[in-house]
Amino acid sequence: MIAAPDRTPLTRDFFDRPVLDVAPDLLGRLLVRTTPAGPVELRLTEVEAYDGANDPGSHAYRGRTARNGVMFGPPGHVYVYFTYGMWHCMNLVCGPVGRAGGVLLRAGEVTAGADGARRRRLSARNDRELAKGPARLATALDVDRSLDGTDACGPAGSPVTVLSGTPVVPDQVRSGPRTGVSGDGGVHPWRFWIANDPTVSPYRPHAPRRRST
DNA sequence: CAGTCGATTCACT
DNA sequence: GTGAATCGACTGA
Repeated sequence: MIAAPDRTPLTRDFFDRPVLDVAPDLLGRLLVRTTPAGPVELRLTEVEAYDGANDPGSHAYRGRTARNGVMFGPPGHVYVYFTYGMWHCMNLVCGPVGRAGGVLLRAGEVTAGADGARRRRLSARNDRELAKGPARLATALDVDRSLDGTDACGPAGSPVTVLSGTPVVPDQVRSGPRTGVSGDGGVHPWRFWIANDPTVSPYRPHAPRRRST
């Protein structure tokens, strides 16, 4: 007999902590994305921490810009960025105003609303691939820049909410270098995932783009 | 204002 | 394993 996951929303206080504390604590939590077409629910299995101005790997490293402004705001909000000309990635803002911490949501297991996710993720060969990777996760959840700045601590039925779920015991948390992060930002073991979970994305070191001409 | 490249994914070989 | 796709943000002149 397995206890049902706790569906209590996480409070803003949960996110108002150092990002390195919040990130592993998000594993096993439930992300609920309510789209116009209906809700999709995900159990978070892989995340990465980005620690604002201290962190060369973070978008906030060189200060506040139009793109990353939300990360400098209050915790518990959604930061969405657009990259490689075609993908979106989703973060949850952590730490106090001005600290610019963020947790990149890298992978999860779709636990409800899989039909909608499958429609948006036609290249997925099975359900484990629906949200295996940050841009895949955002696609499965129908997340784009229009959600940037959304409060994830709002009432049920809000565009994005995070529920308590079933936190992972420390025993089952693994950590390692962040995926695809260039330069000095790649040295920190700030990627966290659930041991042996089949929805976790493969590790890939940063690969500089080859020169065209 | 032009050049560079990205917290990636997909199709192919 | 390799290369293409695709565009906006950021950089430095």
